[in-house]
Amino acid sequence: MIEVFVRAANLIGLPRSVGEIYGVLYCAERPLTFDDLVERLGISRGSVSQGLKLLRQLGAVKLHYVVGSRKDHFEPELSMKRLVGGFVRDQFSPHLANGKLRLEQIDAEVEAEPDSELRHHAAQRLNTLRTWQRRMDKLLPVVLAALGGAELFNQSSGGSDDVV
Amino acid sequence: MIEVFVRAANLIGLPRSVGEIYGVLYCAERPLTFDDLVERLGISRGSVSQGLKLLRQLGAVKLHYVVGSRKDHFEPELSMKRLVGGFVRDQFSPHLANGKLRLEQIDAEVEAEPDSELRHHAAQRLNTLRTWQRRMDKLLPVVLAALGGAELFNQSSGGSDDVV
DNA sequence: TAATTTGTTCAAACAAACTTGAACAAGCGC
DNA sequence: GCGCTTGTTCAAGTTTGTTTGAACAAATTA
Repeated sequence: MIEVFVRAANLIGLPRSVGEIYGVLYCAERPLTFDDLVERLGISRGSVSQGLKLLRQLGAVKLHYVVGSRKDHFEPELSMKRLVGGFVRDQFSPHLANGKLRLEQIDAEVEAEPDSELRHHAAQRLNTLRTWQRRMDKLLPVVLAALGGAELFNQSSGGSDDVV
Repeated sequence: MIEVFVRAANLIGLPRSVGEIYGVLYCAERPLTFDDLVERLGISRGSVSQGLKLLRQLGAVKLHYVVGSRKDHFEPELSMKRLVGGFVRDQFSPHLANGKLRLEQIDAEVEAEPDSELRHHAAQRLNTLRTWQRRMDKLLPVVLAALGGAELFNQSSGGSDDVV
């Protein structure tokens, strides 16, 4: 089962260990400690530490305080919207923003070019790229909305899920 | 400018050389030959061959026949819908399908388990995962549609684009 | 058919990314 | 303060994935 998450992690460019950690937490019946993870996965403390750090940044793993224990306990985020949202915010949007910036720089260079067949072509391609950008900008909110409470989107499931 | 494509390639898990090749073709004013690419990028014939192979599979690069030349000429696909569609078809959907299969296997194992607290928990998590799957299935067509002719989606652009 | 052009394949070299584990910090109880 | 527990950092080792280039196949020309 954990393999499912390892593959998913892979697909979105996250290391194997991160997928494993989330997978174990996802399957567990209760929040696990740092040492639980080291033991169950048989990987180093360093990997677990880095993996948890990343997963917390993404909002994919939450701290769960347990009275009478100094250890941190971790539990998985089960809301698809928050999972995807965190990923988009941290790993995706920055690239988009960066791209937008770069396109502006290129635009400046094209403007500085004297009128010519070449400049016309460059301007055209640049415009196409900007159209793509705009579409991405408009698409992201739609996707996030679709993954949200999702009652409108997903009317079928009558089964017993966790709260997603 | 090519860097924009290299980053984009990176983001979706494609090698640098693939981004470079598409980038050069995207910027060029006319279809380029195999040797043009080797020369302009300063990378090996092997890389260009493999990169073009992948890009053609994805439908991101098309062959353009030129009379009086034995060489293949390559031009970029400029339709965002076809680009994304090709990527989804070849690099994304297979993973989804694979995941669905794996979930069925896990379901069988859970069914074989005797009734218990543990089994109940497993069944619940499995259901959550299936809900996620269903949402992805429903989301993909929406995304592709949004990137299509896109006149409904993108009403603003009055500029002169390539045909996208 | 031999020589040339064009593009592909694949094992080895290389580079980038991940993992490890030992050294380190921070907090807690004595 | 001292020792113990818990978790982090980072340089070095390992693994994974990419690039190279020489050998190869296919098609074309002479």
